[in-house]
Amino acid sequence: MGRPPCCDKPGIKKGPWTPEEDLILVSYIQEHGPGNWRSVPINTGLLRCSKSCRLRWTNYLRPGIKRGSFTPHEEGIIIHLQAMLGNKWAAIASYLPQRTDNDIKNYWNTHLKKKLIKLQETLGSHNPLAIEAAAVNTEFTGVQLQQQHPFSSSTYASSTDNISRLLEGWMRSSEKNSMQSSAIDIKNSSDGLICHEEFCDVKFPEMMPATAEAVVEVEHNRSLTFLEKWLFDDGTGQVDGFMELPSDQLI
DNA sequence: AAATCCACCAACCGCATTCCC
DNA sequence: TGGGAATGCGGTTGGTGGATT
Repeated sequence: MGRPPCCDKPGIKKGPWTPEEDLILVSYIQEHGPGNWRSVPINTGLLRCSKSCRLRWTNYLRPGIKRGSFTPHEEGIIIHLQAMLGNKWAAIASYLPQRTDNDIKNYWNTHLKKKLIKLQETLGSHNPLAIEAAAVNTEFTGVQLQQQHPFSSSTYASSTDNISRLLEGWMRSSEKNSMQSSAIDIKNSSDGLICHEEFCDVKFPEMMPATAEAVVEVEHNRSLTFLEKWLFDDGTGQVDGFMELPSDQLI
């Protein structure tokens, strides 16, 4: 507090990253691994503050990041988790490993929030659970449609994506280690689905109620694993991101 | 064809928390 | 143990490109 922000130092560059800068950053991280961000601009000569380097890495250059439009299933996950957790984007992002918190936040602000508001107006309900339930049901319809007419998933659009791909092989090997440590926060449920520790005390309605009355009705009939079942077992049997991880990495 | 509007998203800002000396 | 520095996170802004007039 009271000190000048690190990015305000003279000579620190701002604005969009160039492919050259990306390459420098990626090369450095490939060699030293992510972390110790303060040393990154020092050792690479990048005219960026450590914060900016970290952000660039976590949001764009990190391998495994999925770009492009969100699937209806992803939307459903976000809507549900947002209703539960609020604007805890980092927490929500932890359930969608291929998406960054920034991505999710942007998508929420530009798409989902408006969608829910519209839905709220349509339904005339002020019960957030009921709204969410209706939204989720809409997403389910979307999922079902997608199953019939699957559209191709997002395409890599920028040069940074190509750079990120350079690292994918490297990440796969290093992921094993990080996955082991992060496993502390993740619990494997009996049916093989991933369940975050913090949700183990959280209970959810057995069914998503579409009306306020229904919300009250199911209030007494909540199930611990509903979220996981709904999120991960919706017929596709797939969860974006999780399912692409080798099984030996899922604890 | 030009001007304006609008949606999207990359990046920045500031506060909170964690780390380290 | 306290204080400064580093890191993490959420809110916000501004540039850009496509759509509309």
